[in-house]
Amino acid sequence: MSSEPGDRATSSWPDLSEVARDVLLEVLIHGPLSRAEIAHRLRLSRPTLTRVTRVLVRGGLLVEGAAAKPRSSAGRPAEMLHVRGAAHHFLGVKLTAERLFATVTDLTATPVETTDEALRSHEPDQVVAQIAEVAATFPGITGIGVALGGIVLDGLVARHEFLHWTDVPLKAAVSRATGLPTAVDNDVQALTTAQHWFGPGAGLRSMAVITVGAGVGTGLIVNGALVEGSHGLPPHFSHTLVGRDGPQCGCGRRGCISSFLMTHVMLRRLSGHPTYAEALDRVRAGDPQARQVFDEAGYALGVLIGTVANVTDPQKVLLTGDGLPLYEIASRHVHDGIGDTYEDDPDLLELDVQPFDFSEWARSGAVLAIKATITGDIVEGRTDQVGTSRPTAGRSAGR
Amino acid sequence: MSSEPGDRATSSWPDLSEVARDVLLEVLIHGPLSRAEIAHRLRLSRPTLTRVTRVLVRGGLLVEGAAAKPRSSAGRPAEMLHVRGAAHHFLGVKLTAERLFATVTDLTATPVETTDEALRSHEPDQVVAQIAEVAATFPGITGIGVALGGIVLDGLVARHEFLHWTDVPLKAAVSRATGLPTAVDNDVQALTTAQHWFGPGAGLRSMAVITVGAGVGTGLIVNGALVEGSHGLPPHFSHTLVGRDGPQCGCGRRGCISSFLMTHVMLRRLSGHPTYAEALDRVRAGDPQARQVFDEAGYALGVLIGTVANVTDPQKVLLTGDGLPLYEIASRHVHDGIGDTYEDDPDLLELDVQPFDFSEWARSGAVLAIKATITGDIVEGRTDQVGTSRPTAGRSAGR
DNA sequence: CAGGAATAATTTCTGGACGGAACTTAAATT
DNA sequence: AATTTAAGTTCCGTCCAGAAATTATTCCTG
Repeated sequence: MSSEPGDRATSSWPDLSEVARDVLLEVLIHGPLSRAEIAHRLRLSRPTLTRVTRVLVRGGLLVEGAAAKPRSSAGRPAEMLHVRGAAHHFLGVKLTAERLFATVTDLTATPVETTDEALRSHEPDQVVAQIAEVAATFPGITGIGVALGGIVLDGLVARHEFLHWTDVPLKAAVSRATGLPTAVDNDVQALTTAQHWFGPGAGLRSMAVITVGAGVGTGLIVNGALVEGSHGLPPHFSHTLVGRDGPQCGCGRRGCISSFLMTHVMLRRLSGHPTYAEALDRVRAGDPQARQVFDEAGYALGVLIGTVANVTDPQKVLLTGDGLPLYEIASRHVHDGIGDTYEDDPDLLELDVQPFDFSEWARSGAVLAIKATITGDIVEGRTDQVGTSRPTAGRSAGR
Repeated sequence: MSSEPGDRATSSWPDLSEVARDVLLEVLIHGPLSRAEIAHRLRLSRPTLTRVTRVLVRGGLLVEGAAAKPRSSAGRPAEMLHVRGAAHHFLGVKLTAERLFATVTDLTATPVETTDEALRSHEPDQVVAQIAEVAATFPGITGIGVALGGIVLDGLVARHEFLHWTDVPLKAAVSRATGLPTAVDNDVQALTTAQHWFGPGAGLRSMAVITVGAGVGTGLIVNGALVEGSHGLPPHFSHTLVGRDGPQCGCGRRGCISSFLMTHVMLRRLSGHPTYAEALDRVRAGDPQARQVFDEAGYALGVLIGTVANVTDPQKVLLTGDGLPLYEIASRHVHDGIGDTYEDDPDLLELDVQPFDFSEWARSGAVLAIKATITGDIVEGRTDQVGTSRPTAGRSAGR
């Protein structure tokens, strides 16, 4: 009885009750918690908590560990419950037009291994086969999550510009090819989910995530859940006008946010053909031309942040992405842009700038798999029961 | 047993279980339904349905009635359950700077009586007293809802520009003065809720409501719930730029959406000092100056619609308000604005133009009271359990 | 027109999950 | 040793799902 066979990672996810999933999620997101605290947060009775945590501890998903801080008072100290990350591992995949990035994380979304390789083909079947090959090199995986820059609705890639895909049922295909539960979503949506579950936005009721990279992306959390377009379209603000004359944009107008912020437009405005890193160096060296391009981009970013904050009044705006050096270089202009756009007390706007590594994208893919596994969305390709769609009870809609 | 004393309206709301509230809500929003259909939609067992509907029918909230369409097939016909609107009545109040509008509705939000009177004072205590006086003329009311154009957070009016209020605990005050459960919210938020519960957006998972009046307002429904700012700020898009040179706006810039759309700015641009109705007549008579002002306003409205749709990709955009003649007169320009702004397939955008009467505002106040009563938010001034704030399970988070 | 067939609704039973109360055990501080 | 706080346990009542039988009401068919 005391020597259980569950010490090593099992690759099959246990059958958890609704409550058990809630408890696991709570510990996953809000860090080590005592049973009493979980019971209080989830409004569960002590007997239920005891019963549920017993299942989770026996199943190896939770372990008792030391408290971070000894909770100053007298009395018996609480037994803090931690998620045993090693219990399960997930594969996250990020697809770009040229490469396939893969990251294996444990259950706590902590990266364990990262690789990347050239994409051999853009053909959906070939890409699926390549994902399956990568997955085969990581035995013992519990689930797969794929993040890509396209329009995704229920695992169907409705449109992907760079891969030239239309209506590719990627989720079903990857799941079939690997035999593993699979989740697929837009990369910015995945990143937003990752920040909301495991990042500095953990557990917030509302948040906006803005990524700056080759382009800009926006993700929104409202009422504790990701905003998913009814047609799979993620939120896009990128052609909102900045209010200053600016470069020509792909949408046909001048002065869109994205025209100021897209890397290739910024670089095109500089003499020579500098790389992004070279352009940054020029700014640091005091080149006035580069300075102006980056200042304007910073201002446009500020306008974007202010606009997003006007729309959802989030608890926090999270700024991240591999274009973050822009913020470091032009933060004054970013804040000018926010000041000219955000219509309320600037003290209400909490801007959180979060360092970013490109491997975050693949990690976000893994988070998709973790989320789908814990919430049980992943069991099969079922999408039938999506819309009961009664209005819920506003701010008290918790459960 | 068969002659029950509950035939006349009782003013006290019965103590309903969670499930009973869900069932009532379902019938309220999706119209007459059979028990089997409710059970299917709410994923309840037949025994539970029988038990719950018995309570609701005995309590007078539901009645059995005829089906709208006989559901062609063979077999015993379903007993359609209707909400017995007459069971309860609610008072909705809309406050403007000068007047107090009041509408009494039944439980189905159908207006029963409407009055309005001048506001005697702007002093919070005086306004509360006046509301209480109005309420006293409608005995047998179950709850009160107040809608006003200010920033409202949990019944506290944080800011109201026209009444010059700051941090007025209106909900508690009205509740104390009348002895009745009270709900208070921003007027546009209230209107959005009303359209989502009883209007053409009934039960949608996502929707945007745009009101055109003296100004413009926006309300959003995402994941089946109203988007409420974390600091009580409703969504505002009104100073987004239209991309054409335009009139000076109060925010200091030119060409904001609101500068094109605010009635007083539109009228200021016309020679003489026409009223809104006169200006409309001029447009209809072919006056080119008036024509241009309205065309530009229409275009700005289109930009607003497109921008909102870009942000949340809603199932439906609902356009309403007492400035709706603008749409009738300049609909081509509205659609031009949408076309220039909305970035996706225009077929995805369902625009629903809904006629509007000023009494809608007060009716929306009544809907606030209905909503709060049914969801149980109204019992006392409790606001403690607002934020359990775990991330919920995305699109499957229903229940 | 009588007798299926079909569909709706109720009832009864069983079993599981949960909450609340009250008690016990455990582990720390004072 | 007393106090304090955390956690487990037991008992009981409630709510609900699922299964199966029953009753109710219609249409259809011969």
